[in-house]
Amino acid sequence: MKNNLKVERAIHNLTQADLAERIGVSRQSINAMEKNKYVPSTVLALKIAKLFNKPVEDIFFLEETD
Amino acid sequence: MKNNLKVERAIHNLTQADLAERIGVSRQSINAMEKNKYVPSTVLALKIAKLFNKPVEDIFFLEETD
DNA sequence: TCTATATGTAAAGTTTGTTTTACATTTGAC
DNA sequence: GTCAAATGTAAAACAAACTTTACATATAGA
Repeated sequence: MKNNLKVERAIHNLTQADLAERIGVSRQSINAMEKNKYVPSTVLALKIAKLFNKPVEDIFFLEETD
Repeated sequence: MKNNLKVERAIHNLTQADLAERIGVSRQSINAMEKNKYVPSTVLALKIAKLFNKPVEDIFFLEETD
């Protein structure tokens, strides 16, 4: 799975730490997500999508290998 | 987080085992999801949403406590 | 150049997702 | 009422999410 987090953060002018705080996870978790080090839970995806006012599918994308 | 899985399965006439097979998890995982025993990964949410042709937000819902 | 802020990364630890096996209970068709 | 299919559940084991601490690198502004 890939994601758009970096772009969305840029649009909303948020640092990784800002975003982490907003959705209640550690900054390292946001960093790892952006670097595709792991797949977040659906709760996190929903929270992030809500914060950015976009559907989950506009931020997280399935890949062939998923 | 809550979800609509049971309803969506009914609409599409799928058993828990059917759904599990379609998205590549165990039947127990589907059962546990439906009973809100755990929060699935975003990859699973995306696969389920894709299968049912609906946005993730139409199937999985944040709650106050999330 | 010095400093502050943002990002990358790593290791260890805790919690939670997910599988496997196995069995009990429910439900519907016959 | 029987039988098969579907669902509920549980325990053990493993994999992955997520946290904390800590440090290194990059970047931009004074």
